[in-house]
Amino acid sequence: MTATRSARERARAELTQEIKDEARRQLADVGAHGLSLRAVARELGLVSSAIYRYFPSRDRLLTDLIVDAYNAIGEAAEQADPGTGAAPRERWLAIWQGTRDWARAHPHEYALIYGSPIPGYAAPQDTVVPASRVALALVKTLTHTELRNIDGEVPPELRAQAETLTKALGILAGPETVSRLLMAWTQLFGAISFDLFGQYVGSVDPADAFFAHSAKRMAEFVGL
Amino acid sequence: MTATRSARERARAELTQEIKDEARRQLADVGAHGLSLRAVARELGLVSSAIYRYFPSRDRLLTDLIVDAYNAIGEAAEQADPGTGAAPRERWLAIWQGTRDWARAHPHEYALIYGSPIPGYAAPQDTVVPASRVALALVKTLTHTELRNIDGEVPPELRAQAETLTKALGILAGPETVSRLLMAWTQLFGAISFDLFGQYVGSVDPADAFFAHSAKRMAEFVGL
DNA sequence: CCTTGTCAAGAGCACTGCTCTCTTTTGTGC
DNA sequence: GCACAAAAGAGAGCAGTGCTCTTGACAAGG
Repeated sequence: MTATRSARERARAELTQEIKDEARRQLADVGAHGLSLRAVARELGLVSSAIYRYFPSRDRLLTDLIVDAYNAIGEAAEQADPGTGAAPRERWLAIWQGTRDWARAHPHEYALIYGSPIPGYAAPQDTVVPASRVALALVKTLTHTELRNIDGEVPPELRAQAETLTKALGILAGPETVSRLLMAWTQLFGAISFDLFGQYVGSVDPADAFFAHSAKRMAEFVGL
Repeated sequence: MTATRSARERARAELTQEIKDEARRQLADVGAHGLSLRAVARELGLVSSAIYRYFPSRDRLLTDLIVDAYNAIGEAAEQADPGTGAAPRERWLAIWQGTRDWARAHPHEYALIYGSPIPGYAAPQDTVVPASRVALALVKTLTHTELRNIDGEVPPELRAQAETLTKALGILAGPETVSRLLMAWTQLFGAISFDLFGQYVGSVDPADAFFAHSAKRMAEFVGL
C-alpha cells in the first residue's frame, strides 16, 4: 500500500521538482515578471493546464520559489561562515561576502525575495523562518564571544522589541546592541539591493570596495 | 502660430498628464504588476490604442512614473528639511522622517523606484539626477557646519570613488566621512524597504521606534 | 474484471500589450 | 471660405497570458 502510494507520490514529487527547476531557470532569464506557466509547461513537454495539478496558481509557484530562495541564500551564508574556529570578526566578514556573492550570482531570485512583493503578498508565515537564516548566521557569530556590550539610550518601544528578540534568540546582548544588529542586518541587504538594483551607478559603481568597507565598519558598529 | 500650436500641445500635455494621473491611481490599487493600459484607457473613456499616441509602450509609461516618483520623494525630503535655521542634526532627523512618511503614504510608488527593477530596465540616464535628490538633501545638512571629520583606513578603490564624489558635490569631507554618508543613505532606504516589504515582521514590527533610533545613530555615525 | 481515482490533453474564456487600417477632427496656408 | 495635411481617436486583429472545465487514457485496489 505504502509502496504503490509512494510510487505515485514519488512521481508526483519528481515532476513538482522539475517544474520548479524549469521555473527557476526561466526566472534567471526573464525575471519574475516574465515567468510564464505556459512556457514552463511547453519546455517540459506538457500542456499548460497540467501544471495546475501541481501548483494551484502562478503566485503559489512563485511563493514556493521564494521559500527556496530564502533557504538558498541562508545556506550560502552558513557555508561562507568559517565556523567557531575562526575569529568572530572574520566570520562576520565572510558571511557578508558570501551573502553578497550568492545575490550577485542569482540576481532574479534575490529580487524575488528582497525586491517589491509582487504577488498577492506571499504568506509571511511560510517565509519568516527561512528568511531569518542569514540574520541568524550573523548573530551566531557573536554569541560565544566576549562581546563588549554597548550602552546607549533606547526608546521604550524599541527596548521592549529588543528584549523579546534576545529572549527568542537566547543571546546575551543589551537593547542597544540588538538595535545595532538590526541596523547591520538592514545595511547588509540594503547595500546588496542598492548594488543589484542600480542605485550605486552614479556613486560607487563597482561596489565591491564599498561593500567590503561597510562590512568592516558594521562589524565595529555592533561591537566586533 | 505659436498660439495654435501651443493650443494643440496644451491639450496634448493635459491628456498626457491625465493618463499619468490615472495610471498612478491604479498603481496605488493594483501595483505595478497589475497596471493595465487598457484599464487606464477605459477609465478615461478612450480606446486602448489611443494611449499609444502618448506613450509608446507600457514600460515607457512606467519609466515616466518612476521619474515622477523620484522627484516626489525628493521633494518630500526637501520639504521636511527645516532649513539652514535649524541645527544640522535636527535637519538630518527631519529628512529621514519625511522620506519615510512619503514612502509609507505611497508604498506602490516607492516599490516602483526602490523595489526590483521590473520593466525592461528603466533607462538609468533619466533617473540618476532625480534619484539623487534625497541623498543631496542629506548631504546639504552638513556642508556648512563644523563637521568633525572622521579618520579611518579606506581602501584605494573606495578612496578614489569617494574623492570623485566630493569633487562632484563640492563638499569638504574626507573619504571615510563620504563612505559613511553612503552607508547612511543605504541604511535609510534599506530600513524603509525592509519595513514596507515586510522583512521586519518577526522582529521590529511597528518599526517606528527602530527607524527613529536608526536615524539618530546614523547621524552620530556620520559625525553629526 | 471492473470500479475508482489520478493525470494529461484540449478547448475555451477573459484579459493583456501592441500593431495595423480607417475615419474623424483640427489647425493652417491659399 | 475652403481645400489640404497633420494629428488623434476608433476598431479590428494578432499573439500571448492565467485559469477553468470537460473529456479521454491509464493504473491501482477490491
